Amino acid sequence: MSDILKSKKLKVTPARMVVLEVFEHTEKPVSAEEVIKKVSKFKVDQVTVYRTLHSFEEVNIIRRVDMRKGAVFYELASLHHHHVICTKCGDVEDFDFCIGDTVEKKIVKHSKKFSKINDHSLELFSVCKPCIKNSKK
Amino acid sequence: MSDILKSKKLKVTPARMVVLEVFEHTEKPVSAEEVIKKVSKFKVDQVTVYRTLHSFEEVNIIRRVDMRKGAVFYELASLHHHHVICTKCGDVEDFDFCIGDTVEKKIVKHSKKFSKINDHSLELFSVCKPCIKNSKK
DNA sequence: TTTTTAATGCAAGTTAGTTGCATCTATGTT
DNA sequence: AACATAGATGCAACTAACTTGCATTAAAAA
Repeated sequence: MSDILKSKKLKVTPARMVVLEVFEHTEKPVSAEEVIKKVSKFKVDQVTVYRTLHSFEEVNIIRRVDMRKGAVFYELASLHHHHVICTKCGDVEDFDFCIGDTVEKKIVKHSKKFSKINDHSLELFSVCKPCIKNSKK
Repeated sequence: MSDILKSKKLKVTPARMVVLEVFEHTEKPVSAEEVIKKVSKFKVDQVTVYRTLHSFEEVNIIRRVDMRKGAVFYELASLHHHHVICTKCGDVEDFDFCIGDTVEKKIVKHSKKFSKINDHSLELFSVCKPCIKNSKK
């Protein structure tokens, strides 16, 4: 459990462990606010949460997901999938294929400025069936 | 020029026209802050810019681009391409193919919650060659 | 066990974006 | 063309999300 932190040369601290746990027990991408709420019972300050999220992002434990909300959302970087996001209610559906490899090869071949790709994000946006129903009422 | 606004049933106002112009004369995705700066000589208030960006987004004149910065960036929705973004300096390279159609078909076929896709965003992240050089010094 | 290096908490500050409200203007109607 | 009206704008105040500085504490290296 703490191995991932050690392998990234991050000190293993209680705060980091509980933040990690949040990600390992959540399906959907989570915002800083949600993490703060969930770890508050362990007396972890919100500033620490923000800093933890930054360092996790930096070493590629988590990645950002643009949910088109005010805040930044994150998920485990080890998940190789993409999302369809409902722009009305924010509901998320994962789908289990990743276009990464194909696209990255194609890019690198043609790019002048970049010789490799580190990460990517693909989000699809729509309105889910329940929300369409509601708006028709 | 104002046709796009009319076709979206938005009133044609000076503020909206100059914001539109900003997008039509810019290569890279722009933040609200940049738009505010560029239209300030026309005495357009920043609140108006934020509201204009929202309504343009809503009617699909522009789309968000997640640059992994603090702020939201936008580009014309009519552009069908994707970006590679340097996470050090923020430099952007476009590439002129769009995975949209293929992926959307695949998704819609398998999805339980969504019956169509409205929009998507694909960004690739890396560090550009100049930044790699600099960091080695 | 000591020393070093990095993480944490608290308070205060900043940035990006939002809301309420009075006024004004673009556009449809007579 | 004049009028009505829905919607757009500007200003000031406000909020949300995140950041910084600094003194204290804890993890890991020596």
